[in-house]
Amino acid sequence: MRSRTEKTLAPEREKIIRTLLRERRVVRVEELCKELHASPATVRRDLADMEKKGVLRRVHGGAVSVESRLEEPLAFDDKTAIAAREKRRIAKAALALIQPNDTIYLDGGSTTLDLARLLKDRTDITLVTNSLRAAAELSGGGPRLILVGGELRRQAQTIVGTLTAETIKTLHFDKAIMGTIGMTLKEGLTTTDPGEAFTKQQAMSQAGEVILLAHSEKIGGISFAHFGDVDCADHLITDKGIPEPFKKQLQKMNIKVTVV
Amino acid sequence: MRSRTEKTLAPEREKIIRTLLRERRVVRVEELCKELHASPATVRRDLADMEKKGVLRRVHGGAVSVESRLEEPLAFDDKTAIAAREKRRIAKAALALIQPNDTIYLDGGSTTLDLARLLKDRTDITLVTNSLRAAAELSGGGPRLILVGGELRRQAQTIVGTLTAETIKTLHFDKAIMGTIGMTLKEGLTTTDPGEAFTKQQAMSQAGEVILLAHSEKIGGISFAHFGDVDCADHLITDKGIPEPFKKQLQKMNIKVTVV
DNA sequence: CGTTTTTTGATTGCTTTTGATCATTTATAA
DNA sequence: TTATAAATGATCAAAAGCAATCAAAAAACG
Repeated sequence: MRSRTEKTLAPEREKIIRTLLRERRVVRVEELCKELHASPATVRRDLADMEKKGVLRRVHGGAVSVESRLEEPLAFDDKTAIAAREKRRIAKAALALIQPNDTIYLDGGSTTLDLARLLKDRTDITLVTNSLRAAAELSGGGPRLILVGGELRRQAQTIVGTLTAETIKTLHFDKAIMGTIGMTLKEGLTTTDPGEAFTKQQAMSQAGEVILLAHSEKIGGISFAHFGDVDCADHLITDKGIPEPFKKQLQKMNIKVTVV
Repeated sequence: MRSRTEKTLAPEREKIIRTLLRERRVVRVEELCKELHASPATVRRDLADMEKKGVLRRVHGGAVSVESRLEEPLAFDDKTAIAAREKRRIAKAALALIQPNDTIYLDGGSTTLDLARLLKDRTDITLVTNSLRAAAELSGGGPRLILVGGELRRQAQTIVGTLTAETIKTLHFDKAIMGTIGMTLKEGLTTTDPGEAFTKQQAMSQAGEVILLAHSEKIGGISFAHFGDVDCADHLITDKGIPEPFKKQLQKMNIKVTVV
């Protein structure tokens, strides 16, 4: 018997490479060997095949995504790679809800950042955000962009605290698209930082509709600072990992649930 | 033998260089070595390649963005590099004026951006800014950072407009460090955008001391939107290009002039 | 079950990339 | 201006990556 790690078959390897490439735009051969439990030779063969198909461009040491025209602000933290596929699909579902001339509040967080990336072409909306990374993402072009004023929380690269109220209170949003760290029926919506929580509350109170984007891992989790009950949200977009009873409960509370 | 630092692939390096160049307009080889975990030789090779492609222009010590005519009308020749150096020196002089526990307003602009870079170690101050680039520069660490809220003006990557007043009016600054596009005795201080002018006025009105950083090229120039008379400034820092009569005039008006 | 085909991983020699050295050029300061 | 320091380009050796080949292992097939 071989080691516990299953051998990865060719089509599956290709899928993984595609995913990694979409996430990072650049992959190293060495990296892929570990990820795929395959030898460098196999990885190179795979890359060569995929290059023939036009999926990627090989470079010394690895490969880059062929649609590398997209620009990323900086190669900073990339722990956001976890569950990236689902997050992206959640973001895409949220994108479908945005209508022309909407004024949208976009919260900080990795899922909402994915959404920001999808908004680069939407010049027909106004986007208000407290996320420095979202702003950087859209600094080159895209929606009319309004930043919330306040103190930078470096850990999350968001603008938070009491000062944010000064900006937010003068605005109204058609939709507020929020992220969360924890979500339970009993404890409601929670996040790591009180300043963050305050700003979230402000934003939600000014919104006609609150759309919550949450990877299913967040369900059942509780963090430090409470920023609202689950029924603050009008619409939850999550992935298939959501427990059925939880989904039923939300629907009973008149919260729309979209599973992607 | 290299240790823990991740290897950076060639296309990654190029992308990072492009990004940095877009943010700063000028990059030093030394700087890039650190950023890319590469040797000077490699960095020079990369720069040479990119120069061939026309992405940048190499100068002694590093490279300048080829599209640095954002605010510089005559930015094609060697003057760019020279001006960049002078701007850095102006920024350095301004740095010397900043004292522990100061609360500083930092205006947008290329010279002030140079100053932002010098502030990465100053954790002993509070910095308020409307410059997205300055914020990005300091997003990793440095002073307590407060961003002004308002609309993003993409051309200059600054936050401007009436909304900025909501944030600024609640704050007081020990020093406001301002840039300008034009500066004459008669027309005063002028900039390209009315929204920009409004925000500048707001910031200066809340400051105990107004320090103006201006490359000497700006002297004698007039732009579109007036944001104050020259005597709004308490202190001008500029380079040797300042005409002597102009300097005398300012001093007669009780404005301190520092020439670097 | 055995044979054939495909896929994989190891070995080898070759190419590209990288970083160190050093003489030369270029900037800065006195 | 000259002196001093810094940056550069050329060269070269080491390291990393690569393609080709081949044998072993898996999968497919009868």
